[in-house]
Amino acid sequence: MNVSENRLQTMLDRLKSNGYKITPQRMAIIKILSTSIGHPSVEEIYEQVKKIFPTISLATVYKNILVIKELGEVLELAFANDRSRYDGHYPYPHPHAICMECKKIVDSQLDILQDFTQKVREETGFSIYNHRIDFFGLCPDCQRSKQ
Amino acid sequence: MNVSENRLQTMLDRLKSNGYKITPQRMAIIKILSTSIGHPSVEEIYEQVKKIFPTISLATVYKNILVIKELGEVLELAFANDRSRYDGHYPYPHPHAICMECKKIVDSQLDILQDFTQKVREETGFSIYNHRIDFFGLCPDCQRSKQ
DNA sequence: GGATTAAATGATAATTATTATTAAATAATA
DNA sequence: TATTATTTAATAATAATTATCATTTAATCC
Repeated sequence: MNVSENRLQTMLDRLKSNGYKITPQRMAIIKILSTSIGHPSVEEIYEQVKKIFPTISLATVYKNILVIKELGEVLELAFANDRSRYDGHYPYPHPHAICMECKKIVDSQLDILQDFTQKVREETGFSIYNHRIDFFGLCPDCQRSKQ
Repeated sequence: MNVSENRLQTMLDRLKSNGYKITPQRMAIIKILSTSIGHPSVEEIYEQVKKIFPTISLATVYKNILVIKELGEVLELAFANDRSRYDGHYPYPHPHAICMECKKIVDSQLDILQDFTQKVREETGFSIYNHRIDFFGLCPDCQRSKQ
């Protein structure tokens, strides 16, 4: 079982054990969430599911993602002037590189956060439960096309 | 001249040299922005300015903040389910500690970002121009009141 | 100081992403 | 297979922000 299949199974288990029904629409949505590494938006997920269920409603996609988010199985990345993007492949806080041109979002594997979090704790007196680290710039493709 | 006065003067200069007029409403808004360390929202700034100019419109506050943001003199912190908050006191990217309970936002002075940014550059191939680092948790006050 | 003019204000309409509502359909269970 | 609570689809509502536009005003020039 590869990583995505594992994620799908985890989502399924989590939904079932919390009393949620597995509808075909819901199944299609979590399949997309578990396999996508591109951080799709609700709209993009909606367009994909529509290929299989042409009558699906956008609200259905929104509600499913809300449920899955509440179960902690998808990470939401919200933005000022853009729609939210979702990571169901690795739904735990981690740094992202975000292209200001094409809106591509790429994961970073860097982890110097333990130290950093501890320092913020000491500096501010906050207890820290979560974080969000984004780097904004131009992806390699958009750097090239700007030359 | 203290830090806030300095910030006010910088904002004024920047506005004038870009051909913007200094209206009393605009002056009141940049005074608030330059002195606030609490990261006020548009609504909060609007309420404050209304004490001096009772007929000011919310749209005027929005438009002024947009102008000042475009000049790089205020930092916008946008959120998923909350209104944006603004930092005109130190409008350059820096880490924040954000209380999930009372929405207080506290600056962090930590700077291990040079290293980190360089590593993200190498890892992703992105050119990085900007970043956003938020830590979410409970401030000391809200920790106490939860006991 | 007063006339000129481009920009700003205030009031309100429009927009956009997201959430709420509700009647009809359906997955899970007995 | 019948029952029932959940889900779906369609659409209305919401909330933050932006756009529009007639009126007012700050800055500039004489």
